Amino acid sequence: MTALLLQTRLPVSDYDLAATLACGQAFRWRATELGWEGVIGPRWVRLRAVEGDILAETVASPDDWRWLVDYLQAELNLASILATFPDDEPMRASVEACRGLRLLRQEPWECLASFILSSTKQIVQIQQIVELLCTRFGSALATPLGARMTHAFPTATQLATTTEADLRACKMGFRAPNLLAAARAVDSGELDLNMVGQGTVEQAREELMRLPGVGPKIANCVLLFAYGYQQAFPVDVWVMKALRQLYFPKRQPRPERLQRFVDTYFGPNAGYAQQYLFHYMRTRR
DNA sequence: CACCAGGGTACCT
DNA sequence: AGGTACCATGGT
Repeated sequence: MTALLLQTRLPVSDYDLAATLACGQAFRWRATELGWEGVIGPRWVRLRAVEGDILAETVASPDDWRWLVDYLQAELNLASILATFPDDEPMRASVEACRGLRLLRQEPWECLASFILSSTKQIVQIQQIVELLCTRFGSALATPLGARMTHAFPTATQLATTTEADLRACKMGFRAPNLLAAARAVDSGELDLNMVGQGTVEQAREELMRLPGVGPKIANCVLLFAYGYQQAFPVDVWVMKALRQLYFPKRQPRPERLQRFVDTYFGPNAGYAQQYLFHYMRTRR
């Protein structure tokens, strides 16, 4: 299905699209000759940097671009966030290596489902699994000719009516029953994702962790990337490596000691600092 | 080809 | 409480 393209230009400062879209917080962005192509909610989107601003193309429908500004966090004052990071050598190196990296504000269901699929998977593989899931179960989108991303992320309701075997066919292995359980919980109303963002970060985390296959790490990713709880600090293998190597090179602190450290040391935007450490560790050398 | 990947859980001392 | 095997798949 082809459609007319609509353009807008978002004024931004200090925004690195590549770092932001490919740093492992979202999984549906691909670099093409014409820019970064992806899907936000029910819309196909293409983005590219033009004179420091962001030029966005989508198919005609909205005359309001609020959904895009929110997703990209285009109006966020990044410098005021970075100013709250601890003034130490690892964070200085991370900020230097991650110029213009932003945290996105993603749709909760897509974020939750994607990170349920992420456990012990490389980012490239997560992208492949998510794309299989979208083409098989997501609704077809209005797209320009030659688009790579042609389907929306499947809704919880769409996935709730699949089977574990259907999902395993998308190469997600042992994660299939966990995704199915999450889809059913959201579809049935047993888990209300709109309510999760209302309470404290602890309440929200507890609610998400009631799902099978959702532990502290995945819950924190959703809290940070979808709900914007800046205190949420996901610790994966890379961040663990960063913490041990850069902050505790001598001895190995116990998990509880480490948890207390990340919850106090990195300040009010600890989650943001975490993403900078993550990207720094993954891109150096 | 081993080794590892944006983990979580059940089961064992 | 703290270790450990296992889960499925494929990139490096």
